[in-house]
Amino acid sequence: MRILIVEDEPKVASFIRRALEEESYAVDVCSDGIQGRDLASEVDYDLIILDLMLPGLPGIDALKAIRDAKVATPILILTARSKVDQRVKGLDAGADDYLTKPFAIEELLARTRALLRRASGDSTGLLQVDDLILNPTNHEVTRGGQRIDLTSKEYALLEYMMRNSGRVLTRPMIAEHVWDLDFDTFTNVIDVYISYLRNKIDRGYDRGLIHTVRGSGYTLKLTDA
Amino acid sequence: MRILIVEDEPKVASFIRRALEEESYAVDVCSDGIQGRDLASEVDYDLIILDLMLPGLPGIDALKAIRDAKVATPILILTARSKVDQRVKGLDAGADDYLTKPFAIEELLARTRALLRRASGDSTGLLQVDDLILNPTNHEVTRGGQRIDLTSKEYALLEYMMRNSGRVLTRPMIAEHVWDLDFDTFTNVIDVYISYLRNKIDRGYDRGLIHTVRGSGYTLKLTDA
DNA sequence: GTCTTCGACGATCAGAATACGCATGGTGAC
DNA sequence: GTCACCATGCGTATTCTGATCGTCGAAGAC
Repeated sequence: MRILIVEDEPKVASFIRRALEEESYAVDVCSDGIQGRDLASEVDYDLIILDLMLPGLPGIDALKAIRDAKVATPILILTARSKVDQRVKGLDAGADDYLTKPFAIEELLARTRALLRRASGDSTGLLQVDDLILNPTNHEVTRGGQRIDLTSKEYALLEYMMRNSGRVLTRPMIAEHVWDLDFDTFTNVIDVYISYLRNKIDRGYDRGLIHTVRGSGYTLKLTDA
Repeated sequence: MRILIVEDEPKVASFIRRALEEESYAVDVCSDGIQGRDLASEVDYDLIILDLMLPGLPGIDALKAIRDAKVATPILILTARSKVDQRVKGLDAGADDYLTKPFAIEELLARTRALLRRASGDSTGLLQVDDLILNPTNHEVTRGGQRIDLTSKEYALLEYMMRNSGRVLTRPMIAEHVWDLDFDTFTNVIDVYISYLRNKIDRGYDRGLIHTVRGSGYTLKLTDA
């Protein structure tokens, strides 16, 4: 989740930034409307927090510019308590929400959650090793941008390995996590599925991501130089 | 456009009512939370304005009850300026916006416009995947402009899938959201309803929107190239 | 140190067994 | 009649088995 703050008062900006970063959002700050507008169209933010009282390009114009650029990111505007008119214009210009200064930081966080939840396509939680990417929410797997179709066992195995990439995973560990508890130890299904995965994921790459650790198990990682 | 006001102070209620009626909205007023909750689930409002400081059922509980009743209508809550905590809880409980008393009437109108626009026109409110459009406020579903009639179970399933389009939805997830809690796991109702939906939505299209994810569940999305 | 041998371990394949998803028809409630 | 739900049976993708083949590396010979 990446958030842009457009705010000229350094104190306020860093105050908000810290609060958001504590909630583990990625935060960018810029201090004027022109820069804000440009950043907003270059970077795909999840939320923009925009102070309407800015030097240079007035906030309301920056807001309109962003919306004119077809940026659909939710926008939360900050205004002075007294400027009712400004807020009204802001909402009509396409802001999704506003806060009046001064505000309680807790409130800002709540509004942030609300806006993000509303807009959520939830793309967080991507697993990535080298150019292999796995999206747990839609079970989509790609390598180098190329989609890879996996059966559900193959997928489960790969997800487990990606969540533990770098570690050596023994057969019992894999069995426990990917297969049932009453897993028959005297079978080679795991080897078979590793083989299936290699075919679908590492085939054609001279440096595969799935490595055999003889005598122990398997590991998924970037081949070290 | 029909709006419900839940407000116990007669003066405030009629003040808001008059302002909204001047903007030619249809306005209903009730004075307590229980009645408000019932009305909200009986009538298909476009917006609910809910005072959090009510006698009887506290406003926050009324709010939760309304959301629990699967009412998707945008809700604007009114709170006292000082009660930051209440506002935060309100937003987290599913309110879409709030105003602090006392407020300028002009501001209420602006927020009303913003919420209604959001609910009907663009980002939030209307659910859309490809040319399939679902309007939660009136349960209307169209594909390619063509109206589609759904039974209520079919509708509930589709709405859930559209709200989570792109994600893989497992049978337990679907059961929990669309069926009761005491759902019998050993039946194939879900499969059957998926089949019904496919017949009504994807029939005639060579690229359907409902996809089976073998071994996991189903997902609703645009077929990727 | 290097080469060869040998056994253990891992990879792979094809076919069998299984589980899964889907269509369809039927039942009961309203 | 309509709607929600259930049960059966079928075709097929997926999973698993078992056998064979390949490979790694330790140990001994030189």
